[in-house]
Amino acid sequence: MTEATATKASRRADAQRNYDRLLVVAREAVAARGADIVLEDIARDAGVGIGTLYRHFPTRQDLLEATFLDEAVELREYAEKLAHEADALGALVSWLRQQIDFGAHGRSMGSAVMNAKHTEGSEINSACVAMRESGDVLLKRAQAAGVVREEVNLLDVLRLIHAIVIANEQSPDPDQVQRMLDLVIAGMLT
Amino acid sequence: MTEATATKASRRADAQRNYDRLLVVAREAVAARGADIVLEDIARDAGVGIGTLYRHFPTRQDLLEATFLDEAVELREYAEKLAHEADALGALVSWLRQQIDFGAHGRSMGSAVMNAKHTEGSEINSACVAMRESGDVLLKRAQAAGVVREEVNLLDVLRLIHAIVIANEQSPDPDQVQRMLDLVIAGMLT
DNA sequence: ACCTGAACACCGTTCAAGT
DNA sequence: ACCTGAACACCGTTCAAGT
Repeated sequence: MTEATATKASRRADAQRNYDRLLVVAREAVAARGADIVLEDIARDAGVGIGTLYRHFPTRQDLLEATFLDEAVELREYAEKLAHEADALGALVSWLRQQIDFGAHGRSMGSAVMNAKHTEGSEINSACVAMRESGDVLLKRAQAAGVVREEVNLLDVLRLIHAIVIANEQSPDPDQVQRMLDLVIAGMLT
Repeated sequence: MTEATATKASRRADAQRNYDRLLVVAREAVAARGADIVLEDIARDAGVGIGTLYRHFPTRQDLLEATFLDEAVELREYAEKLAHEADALGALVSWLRQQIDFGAHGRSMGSAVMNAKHTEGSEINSACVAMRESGDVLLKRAQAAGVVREEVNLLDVLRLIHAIVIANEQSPDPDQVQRMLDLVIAGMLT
């Protein structure tokens, strides 16, 4: 799988290398210990000064969003693959399940994504929009098949899914997470 | 309404007064600005040293849980009142709605309660257990009336409700919150 | 038994100086 | 144009001294 990293033609080569290093380190840190990463540690492990981190990611949110970029891309690809499955409801459920698994793995990604004030036109913003669009296809198919209620809205469902992720960050009980997901899915059905 | 404050016969009068003051200030602060309260500010506004705050509330979590005590008591009373209503489902829905309203008002109370490792026998623990018990009556009634599925579990529902609260702390959109709640309720129905 | 607040530690953020 | 890291600020937490 190719890593999705922001690339600007205008960026100097060393700047791009620092950007990439920061992102790699941040991804590992977030996956291991959650969103409460220590920015100084990230900079040190990436071999750059703390000021460089701030130059590339002015806010913690910016760094977290960038960290999520890969997963947003994967989730879009996954949705596109699922769109060809015969079982429309099963496809939608699998996709939502994957959202939770990514969230659980990447810890506070749910929060990062949910609170994202994605800058218009930014790469992370495009990736999220694309992810939602392909997810919406899955929802629409399930609705067309008559198994999901027409009023159900993708943004509401995703937010609920991410809420589950956030709520289960501290002491995750996989069985309870599954039951909570089942409740939400049951709520979508006709 | 009488304020529910932890009271120990063994506690010295001045200690009790400090405890109460800290709680009053903390409640105001949490209601106004959320769970990210600055402990030193709480202590200063309560007119006590920071060490006194730590003596009474060894962890931030302890303080937040104590802050929620009043609401837990109210939620139990409300559930008991609702238990006499004819409309079993309506009663349950009203109670869940109140959980969200309290959470939205008190901000991160959802998180505080959800992650509570309530010490066995503590006042806040008893209050939460009592709240859940009277809430469970509402759920059981709705199930007995045949409108809510038998497999639905109160703890799962409450956790989902609190997840909604947490997820909507930053930029609450009342309409979306309502739709998310509606989804969960729809998921409970037979 | 309880309170105080100085002291320490940790971490986020800025910015002047350097390449 | 970008990087560095010292410097500052803020806040959490402890603990010796006091009542």
